[in-house]
Amino acid sequence: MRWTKTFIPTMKETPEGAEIPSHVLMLRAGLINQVMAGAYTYLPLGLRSLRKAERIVREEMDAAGAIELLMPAITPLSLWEQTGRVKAFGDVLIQFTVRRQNRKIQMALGPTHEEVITDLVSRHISSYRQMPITLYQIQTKFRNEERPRFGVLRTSEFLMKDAYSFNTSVKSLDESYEKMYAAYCRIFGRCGLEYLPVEAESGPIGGDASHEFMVPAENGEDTVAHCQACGYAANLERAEVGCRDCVPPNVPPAKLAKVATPNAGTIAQVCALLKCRPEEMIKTLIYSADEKPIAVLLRGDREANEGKIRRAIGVEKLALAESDVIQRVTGAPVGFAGPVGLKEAIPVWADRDLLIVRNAVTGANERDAHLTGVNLGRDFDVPEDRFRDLRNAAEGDPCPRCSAALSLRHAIEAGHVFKLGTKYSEALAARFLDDQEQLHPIIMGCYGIGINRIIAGLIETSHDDAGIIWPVALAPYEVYLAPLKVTDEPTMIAADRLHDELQQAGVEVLLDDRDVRAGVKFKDADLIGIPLRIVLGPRGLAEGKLELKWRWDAEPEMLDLDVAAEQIAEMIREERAEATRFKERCRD
RNA sequence: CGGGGCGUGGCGCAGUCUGGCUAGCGCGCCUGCUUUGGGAGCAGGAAGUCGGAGGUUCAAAUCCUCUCGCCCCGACCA
Repeated sequence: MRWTKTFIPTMKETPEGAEIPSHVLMLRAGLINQVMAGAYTYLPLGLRSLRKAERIVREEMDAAGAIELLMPAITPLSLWEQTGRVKAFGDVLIQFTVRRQNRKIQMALGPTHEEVITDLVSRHISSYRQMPITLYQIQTKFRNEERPRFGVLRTSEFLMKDAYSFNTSVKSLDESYEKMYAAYCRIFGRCGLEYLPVEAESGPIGGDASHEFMVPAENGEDTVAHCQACGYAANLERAEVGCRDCVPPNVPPAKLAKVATPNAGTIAQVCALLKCRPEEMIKTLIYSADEKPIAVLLRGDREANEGKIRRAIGVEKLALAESDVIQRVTGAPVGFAGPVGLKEAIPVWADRDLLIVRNAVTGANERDAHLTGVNLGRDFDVPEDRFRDLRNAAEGDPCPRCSAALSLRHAIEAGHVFKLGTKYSEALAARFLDDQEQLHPIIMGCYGIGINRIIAGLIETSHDDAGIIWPVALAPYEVYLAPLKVTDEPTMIAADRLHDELQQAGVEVLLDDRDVRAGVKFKDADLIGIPLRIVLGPRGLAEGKLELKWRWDAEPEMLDLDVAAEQIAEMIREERAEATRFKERCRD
């Protein structure tokens, strides 16, 4: 391809509003153009990379035995009503009504396709002999995100590979899941991404029923806890906190006292007023658990983990209580709750950390007052079986597997594998007959990859000040070929010939035939980040040589022009297969 | 949904507080000449409903009201 024949609008300056590297570079390199918040046009260069990621995903899905199909993006709303997900998705589900003759038809744009595919399977699969089977598609999904952001990382419309497995037993589901898990490792590996499979919020099957594939990146929206020592990795939503010594500190108990804390309703305000530290406080959260109030005690510097609380007490719905409930339960406005002297006898749960807090500061269940010198066992009590791990893991917490220190890092969720169980098959009557003529709901798994996030994740983790650094596998073109003087006939003859030879050898080459100064070409080449740069300039041409430089190398090497096409093609083939040079780039 | 920031030729910005002549600057674009290995120089040129509506005023990019769009932070952590 010739630069002047395609459409690559690069930009020297960063458009206002773009902040994170992937967004800035995708805009500047002419990969995307914003149409509105959360919706982008993929320009020719961006589309080529997107298609490459898509192709890798498709190849690995096919290799894993998954079968491709394509479902519609528009779906009947009734399907979502049957599974209760109209309510579950809320405003995220894009719904609309269209008029057809004199009927009104309610539709929704698919944010994911469990309903559509389960409905399909319920009509055509009815015997154990037809399973296991994994079906997938690569298709645009629509989600009306509360807040689209970070360029292409969170958008209202995105390209997703979604696969669904249908199995007759949990054991068979496990096998399908393992195949997808392994395929995901190959996909992210081939894309040159550093990735981390982490345990995620699990579904109804429990155990290790869900993994997210995370790309560690500063600007990721998720946080993962990772143990370098044993490899344990989990989403913060899920990460367990290992047990540490629960030996209370050997300090004499202080006298219980009430102190005035006017208008100090937050941990920070109380600490400032009483000159204490957050870890000396006990935070008392009043939750509404399936409509009944409960109290949850945490050390002042800890964050509650609602998933853990929900599981510990075994409820479906959990939300912080409304202020009138708090007023009733504690007898005080929000901000002054404490475990001592609650007005109603409600269940009290506590994070394990509470066992080592002595002489704590807590709310007094009274407006503008706190208690000091509060001690477990003397001033309040929590039944032993209500001490649980109820908080988010923090940097340095013990690993639940090996007790080494956990580290926390941000990451981009690029893929998710999930054991669904029978939620959708039961709701949509997708049943099969086993060899004993017994009817069972089909056991399902689902497996998603955000294709756009592969691209954004790669750029987020592979760029420098000058621009993107693509691996060959995802690069819009594999070779960038720059004749420095396009008005010089011998130069252009050589450039055209090399271009044609490379193309014939199956190499994707971009010939920069613009009549611009060398500096402009070099800057743009670095910006769009094509892995291999070939320069045909007066320096080398006189000696029958050209210049070759990998995007991540500092210095070029010279190559004989007459054997160049063959050697370049060979290098590109090596990089496609192993990405060895790309993966070693970090050593520099 | 709460908070903050920003809307001025294609892109990046100044001008707004303190109203005043024909709305400027850099990049890009077009023409010509020179130049030619890391975003060239000179000369000439095209291109702007100052996000939109209403209002105040002799006079509005600038002041007031409403509204739309974009970006960032937070979303009940007592």
